[in-house]
Amino acid sequence: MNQQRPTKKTTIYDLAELVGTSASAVSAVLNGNWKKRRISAQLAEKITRIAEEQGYALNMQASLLRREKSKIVGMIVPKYDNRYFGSIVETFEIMARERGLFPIITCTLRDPELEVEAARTMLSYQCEWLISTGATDPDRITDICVTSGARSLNLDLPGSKAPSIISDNFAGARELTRRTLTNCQTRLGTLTPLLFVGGRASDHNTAERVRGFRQAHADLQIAVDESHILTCGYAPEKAVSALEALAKAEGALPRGMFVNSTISLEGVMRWIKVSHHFDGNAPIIGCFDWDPFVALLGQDIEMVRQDVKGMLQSVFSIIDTGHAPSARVELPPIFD
Amino acid sequence: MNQQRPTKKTTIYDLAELVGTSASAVSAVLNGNWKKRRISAQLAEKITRIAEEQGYALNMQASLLRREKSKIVGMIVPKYDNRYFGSIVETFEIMARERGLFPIITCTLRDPELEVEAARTMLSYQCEWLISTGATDPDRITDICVTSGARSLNLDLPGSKAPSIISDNFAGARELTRRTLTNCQTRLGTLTPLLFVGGRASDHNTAERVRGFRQAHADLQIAVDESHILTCGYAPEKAVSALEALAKAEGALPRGMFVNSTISLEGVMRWIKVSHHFDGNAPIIGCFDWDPFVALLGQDIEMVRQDVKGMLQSVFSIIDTGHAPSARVELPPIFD
DNA sequence: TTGAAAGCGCTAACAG
DNA sequence: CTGTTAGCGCTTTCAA
Repeated sequence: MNQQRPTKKTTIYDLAELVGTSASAVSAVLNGNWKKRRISAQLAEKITRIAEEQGYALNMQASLLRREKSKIVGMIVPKYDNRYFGSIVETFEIMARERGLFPIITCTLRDPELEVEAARTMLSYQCEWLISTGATDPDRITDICVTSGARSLNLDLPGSKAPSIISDNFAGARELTRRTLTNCQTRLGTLTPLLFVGGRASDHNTAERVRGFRQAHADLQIAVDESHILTCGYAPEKAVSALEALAKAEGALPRGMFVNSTISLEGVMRWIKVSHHFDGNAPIIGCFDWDPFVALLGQDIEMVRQDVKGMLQSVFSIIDTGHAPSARVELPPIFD
Repeated sequence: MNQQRPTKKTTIYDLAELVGTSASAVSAVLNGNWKKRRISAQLAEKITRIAEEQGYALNMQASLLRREKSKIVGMIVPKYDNRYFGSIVETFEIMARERGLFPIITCTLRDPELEVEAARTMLSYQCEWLISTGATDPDRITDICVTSGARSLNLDLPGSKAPSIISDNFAGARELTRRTLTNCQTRLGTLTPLLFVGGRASDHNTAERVRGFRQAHADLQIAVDESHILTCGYAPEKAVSALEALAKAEGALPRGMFVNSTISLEGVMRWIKVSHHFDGNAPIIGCFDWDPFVALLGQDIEMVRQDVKGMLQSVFSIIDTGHAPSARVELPPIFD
């Protein structure tokens, strides 16, 4: 258990002195710019060795202060409590590192104030790109970025002031609804409208999914019951209370459901379990999101997976080229 | 769509000129140190207003370079693909922000090389504390920290060179095993030894859990079958092949299982599904980890939850006080 | 009450 | 091939 107190850190000046050369030579060698400075291989080798021996670590603060580009890319994410955002973050980190960028990520708990505070903080750290994932107010973040000379991108939830890369929610929801309706027909023998649960009516994705949901019903000439569109928010508890209230008001609930995210699905499954409403005749569900345990353990649950890899490839192609597409990028989600 | 190119950033000198004062006054006011510098409320107000108007943003790199403390706390985490690490990261961020620290997190995919590279990068950014969560080689990271004058802490997986905060894996596994054995007896009417699946024999936690597993069997005077301890790694595919191989070698597998993490459980459930090995008589499982969908949808699956909140409270009490406990901190996991 | 000035550690001209 | 120098933007004495 060997925790020392701050030993004074080694700088390139210390190294220069030790080697008997100048700080600029050290800097050039350590940055790999020594071919263009035509430093002798011998000197370079010596510098590298001594740096190693001394456990030298670059002071990024100083380096960044002097440099023009920080290579820092920031990402804001609402939560880490589901596979979707988890894989976004993981993939983002991997892809950023692949191109020598330094990713910094922070979760903002769907709190608009925290979002802007986090954005400001990241900009203080000189991040060059800020990716807002599922942000409640992406345009506000873009505004902040613009005044700091940083570029911004919206992922998952679109904004109007920066390029947006999202899923094709309309087409995805339409297909998921179609499949779920078909599943209902197969299992129950009748073609009845579904219940829509979860998400915020005000957010773009939910609106689009509701639109796809309606379209799929219209495609089969089934009337949608307006009181059966429960855009009650994402949190599990919200879904629980919404279902509880609807059951109280209407009695028997539809056997078929469209659930908007695994977060909401958690609430739906919880309510199904505690309410015993469906005991003996389990509902048939389509979920706009994916989770391995639901796939493995769920009965009659169809899922769509958003194309995380594809979305991040779009993100990084914009970052790589600096050239943003003029239109919103919409990627088809994936059905197994 | 309004993405400007880098407008030159406003500095405190620009502000000073605009206000008609000095950079030091601006700095003091913007840092809230103006009472001790006895700057007039008027000047302070004017500076604040102009800064606002200009959309001034502190250059943290410059600030940090000059300052002695960075207030940056780093965390290394293996993956974001399960609820356990997700909640560790989320809680870490929240608690760090509560005390005015700046959290930076990175996932290292259980890759030892990436771990040390990530550690070095974080130290370059002058992070003062580095929390290694589930690191494959925590002592190596501590060594790196020591040479940079940073402090390190181990979370989840212990090391020998820095304070470690972990779950009481032995006691947790013993109790989980006891419960699972009891469940087996209740459901099947016989007291038979369990199969242990997942984790690495070389890692401390797995070793302790195996020890608890053995102890619980011993407590009930049941002999453990050595070929039934499959510490095959964490990845789902590893569990799949281990079960496949065992089934091929031995025929019928035990109905009762101890599964070491939800990651491995994913593989176990997958194999159960595709192999049809247990069709009609589902296994009785205890899982050292927690997931909401397993809790909701799983049949006969007992789970333990590690005390994430408690562990991070220990972490931050060390960071807050700077005073590390002499012994390893072990927190009891939580049974529902 | 306020300003001037030094310097954190590094990079990138510019001189040799 | 290599060293000297001038800052990057900020904080913090030290003087006034």
